[in-house]
Amino acid sequence: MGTPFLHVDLDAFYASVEQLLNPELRGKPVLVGGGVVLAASYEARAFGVSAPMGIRQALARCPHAVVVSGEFGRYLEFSDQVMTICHDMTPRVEQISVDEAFLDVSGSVHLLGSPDTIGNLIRTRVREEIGLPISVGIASTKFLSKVASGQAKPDGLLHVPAGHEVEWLHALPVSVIWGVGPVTERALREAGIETVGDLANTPSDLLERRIGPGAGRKLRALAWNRDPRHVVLERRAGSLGSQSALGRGLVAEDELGRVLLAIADRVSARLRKKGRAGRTITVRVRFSDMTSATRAITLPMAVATTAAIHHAGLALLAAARTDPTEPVTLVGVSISKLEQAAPLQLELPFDEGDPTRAGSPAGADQLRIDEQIDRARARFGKESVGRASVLLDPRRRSVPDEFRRLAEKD
DNA sequence: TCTGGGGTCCTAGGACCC
DNA sequence: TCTGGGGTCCTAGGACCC
Repeated sequence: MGTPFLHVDLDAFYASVEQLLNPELRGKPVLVGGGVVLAASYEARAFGVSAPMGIRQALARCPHAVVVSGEFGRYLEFSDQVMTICHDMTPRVEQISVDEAFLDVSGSVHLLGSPDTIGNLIRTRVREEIGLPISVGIASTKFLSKVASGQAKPDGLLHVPAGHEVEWLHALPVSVIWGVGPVTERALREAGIETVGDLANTPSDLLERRIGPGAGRKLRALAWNRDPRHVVLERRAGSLGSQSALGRGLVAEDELGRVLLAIADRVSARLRKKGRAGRTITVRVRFSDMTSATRAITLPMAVATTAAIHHAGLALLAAARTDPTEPVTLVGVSISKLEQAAPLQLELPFDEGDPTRAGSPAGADQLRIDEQIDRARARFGKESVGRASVLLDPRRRSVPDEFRRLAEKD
């Protein structure tokens, strides 16, 4: 097998952009975020700071860090510029977040040179034309290229030589594997499994007893570098949601209802913008002790209006709160089983009194109201039209709305 | 004054059908 | 009276990723 996969990953992306835009920040520990650290520069990481850490804890570890709230619109611009450079190398680019992408360069080597040449070209161009550090991993599978870019950081390139993949991988800790988080890592350590090599050589029955048959088989395959995945050029989102943290928490039903309405409004606007509608509505609530509960309902027909999502959400919210005196510290709404929304579909699923039930013309009215609001917001700005009761207290928002736009990016 | 906001995937049990 | 096996859909929870 050759080495067609590159994984490119911008280093400490938001913090690096801040240092690029503001030379005074270069060489200094920089934290981007508000209540929590969204990104920490490598100078800050040297003090044990990492995302997502509470900003107070981060400042306790690194008191001289500079905290900036972030210019999220700019991050998207830089991200697009980097992706444009990637597309100059091959059309086969799979962007997986604002700051990283997989490239399949198997069709480009005859034009541009070896994968190493292409990787170095990307690094040089991103450095010289944009001014940002980026790391590149090169390997025979997607999985391994991502591990390699992680090992190359910061600001490096690492090519895992063909034929030596397994040997190289087996020396690394299990935590490098995509899918091994804190819980799995602890479970593995308790079984004496610390390196990928340990994992690869653990009998499958023992492994599957520890972490379950599905995860066991998956990790075993990756530990032997068996990763069948290809670069996926376009993928459709399977769900779409929004959530809001509520500080120390809310108890009053009417206050929670207003928060829910604001979230339903945001979700439905994004759905309509994408021309999609969904059948399953899920509400998640989190309590002060960080436990959470979810309740879901699947409707007979896809919906996309604020009223429908809000209506179903209220019932789900009530069902999720088994103890109504327990403060709710987060409310989230997600919609899944998404379908392409023919205009007619959006209008059908409503019923007077119950906008989630199929039937009557009330839904068409709701849709027209939503679309007028969409148009007014497009023309006069997001804050121009609110449902008066829904606006969240800005003091309670721990992350700027701009960050939502960044996270929403497809 | 602990812990954001956007997602994906997996598991497990129950309902229901053939 | 007791009772199969496979498939699909739904719900709830949880781990994980950026």
